[in-house]
Amino acid sequence: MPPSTRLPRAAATGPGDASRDKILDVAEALFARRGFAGVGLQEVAEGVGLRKSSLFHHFKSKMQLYLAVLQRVICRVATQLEGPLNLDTDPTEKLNAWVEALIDALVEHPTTARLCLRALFEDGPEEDHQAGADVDEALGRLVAGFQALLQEGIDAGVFRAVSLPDTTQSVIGATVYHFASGEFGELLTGGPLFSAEAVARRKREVKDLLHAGLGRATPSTPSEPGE
Amino acid sequence: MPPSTRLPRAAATGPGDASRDKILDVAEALFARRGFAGVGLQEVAEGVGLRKSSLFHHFKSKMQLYLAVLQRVICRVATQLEGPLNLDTDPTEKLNAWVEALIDALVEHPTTARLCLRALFEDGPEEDHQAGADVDEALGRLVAGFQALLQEGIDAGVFRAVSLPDTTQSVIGATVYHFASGEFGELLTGGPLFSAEAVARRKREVKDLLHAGLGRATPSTPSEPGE
DNA sequence: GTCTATAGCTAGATAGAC
DNA sequence: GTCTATCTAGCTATAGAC
Repeated sequence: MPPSTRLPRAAATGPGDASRDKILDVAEALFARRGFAGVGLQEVAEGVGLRKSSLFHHFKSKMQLYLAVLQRVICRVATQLEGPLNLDTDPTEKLNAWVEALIDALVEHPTTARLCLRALFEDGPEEDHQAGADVDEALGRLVAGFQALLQEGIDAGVFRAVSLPDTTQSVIGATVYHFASGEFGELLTGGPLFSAEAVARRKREVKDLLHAGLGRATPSTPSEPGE
Repeated sequence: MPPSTRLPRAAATGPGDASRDKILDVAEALFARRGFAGVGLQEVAEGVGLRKSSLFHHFKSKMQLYLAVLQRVICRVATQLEGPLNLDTDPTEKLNAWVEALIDALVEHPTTARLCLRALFEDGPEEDHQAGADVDEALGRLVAGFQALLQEGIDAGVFRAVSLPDTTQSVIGATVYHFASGEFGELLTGGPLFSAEAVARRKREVKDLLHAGLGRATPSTPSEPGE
């Protein structure tokens, strides 16, 4: 098959289409703020400095634009999280590095967290099976990488034999949700979410949570026999 | 002032308007699934068995319908979480009871978690300052209750001196996010999110996480001096 | 590759009969 | 309190000139 037929042109890496990239930038910001249904192609076009109809020369439909945005975001994160997985250190250090890389990724592009959470909530029309599958696959690799890291620690006897899915959910909640919480989160913490101090605090919080929760000393919920 | 002027008729408790309640039920389900912008009043009307225009006899606008849905949900949860706050036991037991009550509330109406998270993400037009403020206030009381509970435990020397906002965020992530994660969460855990076993597992997970993370034995992130 | 123009539809909201 | 009918405005998407 001809080169770059499967993936639209995601990993092409080249300078690519300048308009295309700008459309993706604008659309990413808007979709993160208001979701798929809440964004009109008119605002996207205005943000880019084009007319509405010109967008259809770069993306066949609004849905394809949305999926392209999602794909770019997920690939960006997945790439940034590959490094820590290949480290040659003990599981604890590796987990630390992975969590920091994840938070760094969420902070570098503040739209990421919201976009990802929103994507989870759209039980999609998913009419585009090609790009939708690509997104799902990249997401799957991301989760698999983290769980392999956990399993490694468990096998090495460094972590408790926690539930992989449950721990994954807790970590997503503590990271992705946090940086997606917007005004509410800022009201709660009494300051910006993405400032250097706030980010450092969150990193420590998550790492503390994980180290306490994964430590070999079993947490032993004080029972509560029957309920 | 005449009775029930401030709150539209939320706490009226009476049989109220049957149509109104049915509209709220249908709208709640739809808004949870697709968000404010993703729902048309036509589908709401169809779900209720009315015509679109009849909805405007019960709610002045789509926005007011949405806010009424939110208000009902938040009040429902806030009410269910009052009990544990007034328990006369030690902080640990109280925290256990609170977490269980929260999860019970999220499970009893499976739309709750998604609705609440979605509400956080809409950085709202908020044109309706009356009902919007009511929602914010109920939410504030809820958070304040939880944080008072935490503070109580810290003052009693049972919990570490954790950051109240950070811990709040982690708990929301571990509970509300989890039960809002839908298909993704089910794919991850390999089963339903709301089954009795799945719920029991999540309760244990969150309680373990909290007891380990709040325990007096300082978790002591293995340093990582400068970064 | 961007434009103007427009098709075809649905959205939220209103008017007024019953 | 529900209906039919209708308004205006917005939407996604297409056609075709330049």
